[in-house]
Amino acid sequence: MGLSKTTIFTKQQNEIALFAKAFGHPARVAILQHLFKIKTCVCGDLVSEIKLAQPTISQHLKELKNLGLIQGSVEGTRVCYCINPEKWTAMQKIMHSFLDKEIPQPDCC
Amino acid sequence: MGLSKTTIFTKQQNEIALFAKAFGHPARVAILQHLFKIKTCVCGDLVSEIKLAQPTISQHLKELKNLGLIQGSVEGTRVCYCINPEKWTAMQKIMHSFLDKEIPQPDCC
DNA sequence: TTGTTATATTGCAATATTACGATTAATAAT
DNA sequence: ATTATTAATCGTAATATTGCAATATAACAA
Repeated sequence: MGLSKTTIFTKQQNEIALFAKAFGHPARVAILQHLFKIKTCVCGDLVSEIKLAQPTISQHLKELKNLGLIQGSVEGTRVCYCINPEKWTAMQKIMHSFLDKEIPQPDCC
Repeated sequence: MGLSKTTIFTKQQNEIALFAKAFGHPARVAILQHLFKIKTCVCGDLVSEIKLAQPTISQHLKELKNLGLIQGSVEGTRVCYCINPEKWTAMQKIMHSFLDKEIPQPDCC
């Protein structure tokens, strides 16, 4: 299939999965880490920073932008990308609610 | 392609991506949430809890097990699954290091 | 205008993922 | 022994993802 049956899951479960999926590729992790490191928003820098072709980087950026985790603003021929602080904070809250639970001590395995 | 170029990324970036990928499907999120909720480890319960076919659940369980996030132990005809506390804690640390950074205030976008 | 630079889009090939029916393996129950 | 129960595996169809060459677009430069 290749198609996830999203309708049978809760909104929260789908939301977690969507964010996680965005982080599920090292290129997107690298892009985000670079945006965190360089306060000044960058763009073409990412292409030289990460050894992937320009269309590939552009594609990953698009995904992150569609999710809302990053923003881009045109500056002449360049496009300046940066983290969207509000969305990132919202995402953190959701991911923490999933990751930070009291871990039950297994009584079988 | 469909094949990620893992070699051009750091070990940490690949590690983050691997864990995130595991959470990138609502069924696996649901499985983990259920294991957190039900202290007592379950298995066939997951099949009735989540409306996916048994082989599909089994496949998702295998992925989580391969990553080490869950463990399974045979109990007669049943298999009892549970969270692997050590691995879960290690994963938390890694994901937090990625998610919980000081968010730079954008000066362009 | 013509060329240059920076990014996005398109189209496509290779591979991965999701889902499930059919089957298998292993134990339990009769 | 035979049958039922449970879970894993195999095989396969449908779809998604990754990566890039080629091309398009858009703004600036000469």
